[in-house]
Amino acid sequence: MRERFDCESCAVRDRGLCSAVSEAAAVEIRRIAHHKRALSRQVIFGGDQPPAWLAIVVSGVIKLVKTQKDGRQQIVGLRFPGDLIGRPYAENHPLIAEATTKLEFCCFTKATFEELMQKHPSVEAALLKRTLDDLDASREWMFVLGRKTAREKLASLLASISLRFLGSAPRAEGDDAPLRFDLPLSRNEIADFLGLTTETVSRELRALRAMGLIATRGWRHLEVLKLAALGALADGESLSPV
Amino acid sequence: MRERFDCESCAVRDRGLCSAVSEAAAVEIRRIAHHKRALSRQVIFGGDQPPAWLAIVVSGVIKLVKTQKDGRQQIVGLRFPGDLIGRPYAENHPLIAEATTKLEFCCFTKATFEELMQKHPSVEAALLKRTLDDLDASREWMFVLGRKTAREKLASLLASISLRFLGSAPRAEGDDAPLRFDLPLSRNEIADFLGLTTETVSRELRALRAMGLIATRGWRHLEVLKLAALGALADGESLSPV
DNA sequence: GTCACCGTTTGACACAGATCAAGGCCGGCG
DNA sequence: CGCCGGCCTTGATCTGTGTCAAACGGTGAC
Repeated sequence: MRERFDCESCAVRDRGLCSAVSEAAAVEIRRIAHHKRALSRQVIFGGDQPPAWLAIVVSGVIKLVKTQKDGRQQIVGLRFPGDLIGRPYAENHPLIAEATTKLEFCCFTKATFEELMQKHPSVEAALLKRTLDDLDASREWMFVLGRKTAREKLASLLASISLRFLGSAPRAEGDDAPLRFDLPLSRNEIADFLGLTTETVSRELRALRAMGLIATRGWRHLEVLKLAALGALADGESLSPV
Repeated sequence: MRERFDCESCAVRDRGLCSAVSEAAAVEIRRIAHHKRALSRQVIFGGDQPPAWLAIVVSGVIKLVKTQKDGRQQIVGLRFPGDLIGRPYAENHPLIAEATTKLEFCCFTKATFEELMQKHPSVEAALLKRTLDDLDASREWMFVLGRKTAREKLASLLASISLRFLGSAPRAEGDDAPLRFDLPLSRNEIADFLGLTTETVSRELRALRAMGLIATRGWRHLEVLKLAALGALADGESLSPV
């Protein structure tokens, strides 16, 4: 019920691409889009075959994964509802996009989209701004991966996901209203995002629980009890203040 | 002598922004640009004051650094000649750009550049492509930081810098012509790029020397003896083949 | 409702890389 | 040309996180 599954929802959503472009362009995007569904773990864009299309997430979450021959993996980004996936202006690049939850999305061929960009400059401008934001986020994450401890990494991820859910939820009034949601990632995927192992993720999760910052119910359901403190921990401030 | 210090050189250089835009736009870029010089270690863009201008590197190298209050640092990118620095379409973001060598660059105000983009779509298109490439590079580096060992990290960096220098140098015929250049980074900066410490960088550098992949003369001069093998090591292939 | 599977948790141990501490070398300055 | 200072190298030790292994428990199938 949370979304009607048609591309209207792309246009309505705050962060949706359609909301940032001219009305004429938005109409055309809706016209060329195809609606699709996928299950968790389904690969949306494969590695080496050229992904000749782009898509906008309608509901669910996608992970962008880099893989090495020996099996090492690193998640380099998550795509939430409203986000664009796929790489305009380039043949394949070695990135796999895989659903981590049930997924709804609408897609269109790359060629169609590139034409669209030429016709409607607002689309290109919106894509540029969005790409610059992605780049900022990616650099932020380089700091996390290179310079933070396991505990700080986990706090960073949870805080970041919390903010994302806050943005699209009935706004809590204070800081302290516990925030509840389902993690879009398994322990193993969290580890692949943070450059850790499953075991370490599990241990640090326990530590955060012991500190009273979070609570868990089942495997995927999370309750963030002290978002501000979680953010402070993520930024390397060892929690001493009352 | 390698460059005449005026903005002609921006236009001539392969990777320069000017080479990717229309002639009319290139002329205008040259018109609005101011030439500047800076010494090594000089900060080009500060952290929190809004950097109201952009620049193109003419010669030298700039590091982009993220810093945390407690002093931890992470280099999130290097800018070589032809590259753009600064962040269009956003107020300040917490990134410091600092020269790591003697530097020549030409700069213009952000406002001027944004006007220019509106007048000349080819500029915006070029910037978009370049930003998408930056994003790819940044994600590549997330894998390096999250999933590679110290030795692989160092091999990745050296190989990557080597390729950059190869691109702008008289092309060597085979793979085996030793490639010589000055490292644009100190040991400490290399560590800040790779998420390591100075000591570890030093030790792994010694290991690569012992393996016969590189040689060093003085502190900054580097000789890459086996670029292919260095790349293989960076990709996690343990060197066994003859 | 019960069972079985697979993701998760927990524990014991190992190791890559950090930390602490000297000492050495390059490169710039007088 | 020789001295000085700061960057770099090397060594010894410590520790956070990975590795290996076993037990647990939620979830879905029957």
